[in-house]
Amino acid sequence: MGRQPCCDKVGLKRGPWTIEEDHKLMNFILNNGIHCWRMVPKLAGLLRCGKSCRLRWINYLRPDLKRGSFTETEENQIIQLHSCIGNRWSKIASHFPGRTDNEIKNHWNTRIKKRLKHLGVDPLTHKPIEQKENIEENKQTITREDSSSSISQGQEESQDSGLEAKLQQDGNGNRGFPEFNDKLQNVPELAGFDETNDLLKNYEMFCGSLDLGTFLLNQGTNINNTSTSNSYSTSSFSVEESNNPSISIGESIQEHSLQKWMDSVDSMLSWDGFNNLEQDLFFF
DNA sequence: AAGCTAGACAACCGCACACGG
DNA sequence: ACCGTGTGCGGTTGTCTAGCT
Repeated sequence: MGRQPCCDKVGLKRGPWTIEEDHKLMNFILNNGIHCWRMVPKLAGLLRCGKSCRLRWINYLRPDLKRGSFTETEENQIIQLHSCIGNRWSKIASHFPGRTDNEIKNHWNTRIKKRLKHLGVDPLTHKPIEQKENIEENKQTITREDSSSSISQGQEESQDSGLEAKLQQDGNGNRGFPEFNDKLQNVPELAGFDETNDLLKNYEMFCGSLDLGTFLLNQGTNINNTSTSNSYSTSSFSVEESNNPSISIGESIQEHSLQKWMDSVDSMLSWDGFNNLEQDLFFF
């Protein structure tokens, strides 16, 4: 006997959201907050399942979303984090306020993967692709190293300590990924390829030299400003909080911004308009 | 102009986890 | 401890669009 479906899918709409549906969902959430996603579509008058509403809100309608393409710095940070914690997109996204896990995942799959492959780096292991072949020859090495790059749920703590280990200084006092450093110097075809070499060095700098602790510390300001958990679920934007009379910080600004945002709802289909709003919105 | 293709991104699906009863 | 429910997450699929032929 399988698990009950999250909703009765009969009669429910699927596929792309219409403007009208977006309006309904936004209006409902802004007026009522989020208590139970399953009830949201019913109460908001939407023929969608709760899950779909949640996803739409999180990935598209949230007012604190940062739209637009990723900067090179962001890309590098994603690469760095991915090399440390793998495909845990929500964790990675938590370091980028305003970005969603879906957005980062898509960007990784469509852009960054290619960029790394082009640079001769295996996006899975973050090692030079040649090294993969060496790994094939050394099964024991694989087992050890793959366990640090392929991450399953529930292994977070051990992975994080693995990350720490990776970031520990090696015997020569160099921080980072010694295997990567060695490989970088020993790839003859890269020697005469300055551009790629430079890019690889930049990558190595990120993967090898960056102190993640410092990095995270630098991110701390943003992290602390968004929410304690830095989760985007309902904490990074809580209507309940914004409606709470006890909250005074920036309240009028929030009110003003909310109204402004609602007024601009039509222009939101063009997300450029939304980007302009982000300057004014929700510095929780 | 029409058809095709690849890339980008939105949305869905199923599983796992958290939590309350 | 067990069960049911709600939610979060990651992988996958679907859809749209720009560029090319």
